[in-house]
Amino acid sequence: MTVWDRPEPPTRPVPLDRERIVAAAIALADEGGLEAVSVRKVAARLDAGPMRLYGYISTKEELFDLMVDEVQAEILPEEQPGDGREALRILAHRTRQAALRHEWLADLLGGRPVLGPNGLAVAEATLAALDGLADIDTVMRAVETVSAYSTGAIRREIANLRAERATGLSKHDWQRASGPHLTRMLATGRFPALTKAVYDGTDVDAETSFATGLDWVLDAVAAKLTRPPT
Amino acid sequence: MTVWDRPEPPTRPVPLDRERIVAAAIALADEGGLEAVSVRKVAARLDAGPMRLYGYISTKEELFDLMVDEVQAEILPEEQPGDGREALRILAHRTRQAALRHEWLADLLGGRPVLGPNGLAVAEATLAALDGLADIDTVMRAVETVSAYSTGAIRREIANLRAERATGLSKHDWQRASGPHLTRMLATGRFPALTKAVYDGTDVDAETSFATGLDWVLDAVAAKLTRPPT
DNA sequence: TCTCATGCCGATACACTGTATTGCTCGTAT
DNA sequence: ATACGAGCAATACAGTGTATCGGCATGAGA
Repeated sequence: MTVWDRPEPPTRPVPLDRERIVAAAIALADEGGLEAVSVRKVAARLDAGPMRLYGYISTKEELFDLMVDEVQAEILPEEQPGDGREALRILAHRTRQAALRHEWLADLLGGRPVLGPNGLAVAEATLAALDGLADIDTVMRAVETVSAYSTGAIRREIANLRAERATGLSKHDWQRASGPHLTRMLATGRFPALTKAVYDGTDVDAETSFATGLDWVLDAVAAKLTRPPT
Repeated sequence: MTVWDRPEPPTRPVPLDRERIVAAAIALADEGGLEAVSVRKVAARLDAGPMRLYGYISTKEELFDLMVDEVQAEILPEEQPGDGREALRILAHRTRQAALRHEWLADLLGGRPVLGPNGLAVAEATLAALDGLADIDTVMRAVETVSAYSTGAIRREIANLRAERATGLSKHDWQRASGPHLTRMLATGRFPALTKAVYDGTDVDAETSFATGLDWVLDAVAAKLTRPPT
């Protein structure tokens, strides 16, 4: 029995851990959106059987949780500026940028409570930014408000972006010219304010829209915070 | 060939229209969440074959769009108050209430651009509320900001509500007592601000949380609007 | 009134999903 | 050397969205 007769030993299963699994899932989602993430495809990308993943997660939703938490790590800035308001601003913008890199994040944002280490770290950073500027309850309300705005604004931006991509037109062109449904509805005269907005409104790019709204919210928050210190 | 021998004529297919389909889908979603809505189940509830629905919609996503638009009808108030700010407040609160009646709405809110008649009507109402109080662009930014906040806040509220329901505990009790993961994380000392928030923060009910954040945002918006009229 | 055409409906089919179960195989400990 | 135990692959199942197709019932035209 020479070596040549004997078959190679069966390849040991490639080692796995959550990090690798999550990385594969994120890669799939980045390429084809959340719906491209299936247990089978993730496993295949790791040369593993589908059921193997269930040793590391117990449900697909948990995989999504891990993906979100992983991306939260991209949000944390290296160092926090002393100014609380600026810190919040940066965190919001970094969240938006993360969502632009990983559009599927928009589908998950705000969908489930964050409990992963990076999610908690982000929460900590936001709270810490405002810590001491007011009593705890006010600070919490402020943080909730700002992050609610961010979530909503990011979701809408990504939604519009997808719609534009699907039609191949910018929202601007589409609304005005070849969006047959919308033009028809507007032509009914039942939506005068909306019509004015569509035709007379100058369209600003998504980033400045996000930024100005955010600044307004931050203004409001700042106004409420400057009252009673801790 | 007596009557008794002859079978009854085949029952004519029950008449269908989008309204009925959407109603059935909403009923299913109200009972079992969005994931309980499947083409087969909707069809079954209407005594129709699954494929029949594809005469009225061409994809399941479109069904979701129709569902969202249907619920938007619940949002429109009977009459708008003259005060623009109050109008926005009411619209936001009504959106929240709709989401509490139809929790699945939280999953869809902000996920796709609204183009249905009711969605457009809501957009019209929000824009109209602020019409004339500032130049169009400022008004648009204001509307976007407020609705971004609403979307985000509603999403988070529903997410928390589900989490509480899943554990059978209130968020408060859970965080403090038996949320083993969170308590462990907080005990590491890596999240001081978060710890303080969890333990020293008084928990307010979701409605007031939503309301105060909304009022802040409205304050901010009002401040920006009072500048230059149309 | 008979015939033909047409549009719509149901059945079937396909590829794919998340996950429960089962039995085997291999490394480790006795 | 043997027993054990963990973890993996294979199989299986119930369900999903949707394309395709064959037939039937209904309407129009003669």
